[in-house]
Amino acid sequence: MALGKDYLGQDCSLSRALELLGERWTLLVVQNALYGVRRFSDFQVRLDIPRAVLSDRLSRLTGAGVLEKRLYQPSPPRHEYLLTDSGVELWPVIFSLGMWGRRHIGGESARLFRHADCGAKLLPSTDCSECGPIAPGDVEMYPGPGPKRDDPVSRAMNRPRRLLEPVVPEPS
Amino acid sequence: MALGKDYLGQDCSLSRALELLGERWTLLVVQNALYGVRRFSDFQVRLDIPRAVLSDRLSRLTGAGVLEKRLYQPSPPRHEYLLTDSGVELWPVIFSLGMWGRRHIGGESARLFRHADCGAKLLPSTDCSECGPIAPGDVEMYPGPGPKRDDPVSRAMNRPRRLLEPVVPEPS
DNA sequence: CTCCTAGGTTCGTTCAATGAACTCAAAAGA
DNA sequence: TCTTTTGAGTTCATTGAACGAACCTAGGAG
Repeated sequence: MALGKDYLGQDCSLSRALELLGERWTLLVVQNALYGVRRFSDFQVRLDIPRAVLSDRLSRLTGAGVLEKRLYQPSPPRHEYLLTDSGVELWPVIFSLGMWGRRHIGGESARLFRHADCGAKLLPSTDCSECGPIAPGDVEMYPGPGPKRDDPVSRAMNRPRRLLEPVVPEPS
Repeated sequence: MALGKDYLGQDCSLSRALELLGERWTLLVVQNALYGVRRFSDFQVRLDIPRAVLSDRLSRLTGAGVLEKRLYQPSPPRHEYLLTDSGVELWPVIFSLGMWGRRHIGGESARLFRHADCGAKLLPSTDCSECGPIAPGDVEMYPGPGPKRDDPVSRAMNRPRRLLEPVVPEPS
């Protein structure tokens, strides 16, 4: 399948996540699920999405364990799609992308978010497990155990380095 | 443009962000830019992406102010693509999606991340500006000033409510 | 007996992704 | 001087996914 949804040859978990979530409509389906939408026809009404595409996305997400399809009424048989724990963990993705759109593309938001306990506003962030929130410039990348691409650019990237530090490939 | 990259009729900033970032390859281009890749041919080598698509993605990202195209050498004229501040702010998106892929899709990571100052590991999170990191279940959504869709499901969603709370549309 | 609803599937049309080939300008090599 | 290489693209025919309108099915409801 040369054309389409796979990113064969990519060596990062982002590309693997995008093979599932990077298709058109998929993240909006997950977003609506986080917002409480559960039924086929409710997704369809909210999203104005072709039924065939919605059907495909729901079954792919179900197959990947992001959603769970459950019978909520035996007769007539009716189903709902619930987020699994793995699906709920997509919240930081949905939230950070939405916040970025609000800050950098503009338009007014139809929905805002706050901490239910105290009412204060929310921010997407990357936290150090010891020090709390940190900036991208304080992130260091280093090689993990996984397979790596073997080209000059990737080799130059496989030394421990700060985020944003320019890659300087050695001429082969 | 009925087919393609627009999500016309969607009312959230996520859909606006996805019109730019949701196309195939776009987030992987941003990822590589965060990792330090700057030149057309270096992106091409890393990504195995058709040149025409890479050209399109780079100019769309440049047009949207995520990247900046800069001459770094006058003769022969050579350009590089640098992330703007707005582009750097996509780091939480890239990181949270990558972490999700690592946790839930699996495979070994080619690259890992740590806090440069202390070496501890990083976590994607949603922080309350007052209380620190919070769980999705503690997020409350409430209507903002932006335009809203007018269908039974969207109307039911426009009351203040917790994330994940089931939407129960009133029969029209 | 007919209509309606939830939850899909089928199918012809359209448009974006693909990859191979081509372009162009400057520099380096022979 | 002629040829090749390199960076950075553009052009073009092919393919497969998204679109949307129509169709299907099973179980109530009127």
